[in-house]
Amino acid sequence: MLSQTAARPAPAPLAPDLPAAVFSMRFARDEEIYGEGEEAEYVYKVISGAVRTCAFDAEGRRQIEGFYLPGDLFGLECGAAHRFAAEALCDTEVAIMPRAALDRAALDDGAAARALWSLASEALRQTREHLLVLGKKGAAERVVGFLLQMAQRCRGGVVRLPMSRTDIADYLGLTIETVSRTFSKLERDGAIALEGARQVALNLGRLNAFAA
Amino acid sequence: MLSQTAARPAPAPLAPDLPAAVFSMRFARDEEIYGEGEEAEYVYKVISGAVRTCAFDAEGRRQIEGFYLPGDLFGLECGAAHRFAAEALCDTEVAIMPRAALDRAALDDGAAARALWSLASEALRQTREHLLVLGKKGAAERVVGFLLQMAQRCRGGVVRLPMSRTDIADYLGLTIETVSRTFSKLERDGAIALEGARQVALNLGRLNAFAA
DNA sequence: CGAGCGTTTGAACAGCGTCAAAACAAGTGG
DNA sequence: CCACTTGTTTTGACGCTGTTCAAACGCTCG
Repeated sequence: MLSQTAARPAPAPLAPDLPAAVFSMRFARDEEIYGEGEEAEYVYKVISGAVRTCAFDAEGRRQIEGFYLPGDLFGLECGAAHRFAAEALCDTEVAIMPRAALDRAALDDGAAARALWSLASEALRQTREHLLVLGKKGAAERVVGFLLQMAQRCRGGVVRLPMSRTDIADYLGLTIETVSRTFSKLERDGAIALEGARQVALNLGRLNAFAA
Repeated sequence: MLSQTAARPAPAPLAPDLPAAVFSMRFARDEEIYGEGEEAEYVYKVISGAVRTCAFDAEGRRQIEGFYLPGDLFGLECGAAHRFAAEALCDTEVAIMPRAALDRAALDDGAAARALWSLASEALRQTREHLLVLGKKGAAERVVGFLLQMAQRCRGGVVRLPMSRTDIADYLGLTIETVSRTFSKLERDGAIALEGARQVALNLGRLNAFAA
């Protein structure tokens, strides 16, 4: 998926101890960065914008694996292929590095290999948090779990949501109607304040009461 | 949690390119191997028996993160503490290696560092599979997803389940009643044959029709 | 201003959770 | 060998929550 957009050099490294990214690219809203099952040729880091990774099951239902915000790394696989597709949530710029360069670095640089371990562990930690949220039975608990995750990453009481209700629903295993209703209910209960559909002010104290 | 059971030397390495395990231990059914939040002092490998890792939320509901069968590694964290507790599903023997030995190996051996990356990536892959199962809306889809996972790991049409219905329910975010009913329904539909509560013969062809 | 998409809200329905009890399995002691 | 106990699994009836189908509302961008 390295097509329409012009590639520019990107000096910054993806992470400490890892080689510098080779170039950067821009993607338009909803544009595919790489596809499900595609060869894992590159590793990516969000410079600006936001990204979702997702997979489709037999019935065509979509599961979103994660959201990636500026500074976040994604697309780092150990296997040969991407298990999830990656798509831009909005106009997005990403730094890109060939996977081969990482493999090479891991081979002759212990620090790089440890950095890759650390990155994989961090991804694991995040996925496990997601798992805990999906394990919850109530819709409110899941939505609150999602909001708290976002708040933690944005470090702020006011959270901008770059994703649609549909994206949130597919992240939480709910329907958009349930997500929307739950937002409304949380607002009625004073746990959040909606400042438009894509921005939420959190009342952390009261929110934790719903965290179940 | 290195208490009652006698420790014996364990020569086999936890994984290729990694130092050999230092000793082994036995745990009785439901015995805790390490606790949630406990310092991640050791890494473990199942020799015989089976293990579950789990966490409890504010309301005391339990989420099972994974099941580990003979040959599986668990408890490998990058951070300082275990995010999930580990408990023996039945009488279980595990090989144990101090985490410090791994850190040391990773520092002065590139192959070891890469092995750790590979292990973390494999854990990530498994957790993501679990995520996909939890994202499913129907109970049948989740139970079938679980059974297919187990079948893959046991490589056989007949699967022995070392875990209780409660464990399965907490793994899938369902109740034991729903799990039990779903088993019964799958059997009525000819997708599985229950040979006692803890052993199932799978009809893979028909099972995939429920995989949704 | 109007068109189109995303979001919110409403009403009816289905599926899962809850509560309760029965069936079953495994172990204990007579 | 049987009676009894304990723990797990299965089954039933009912209520609640989330899904589905449908319509109204509100942005955003031509």
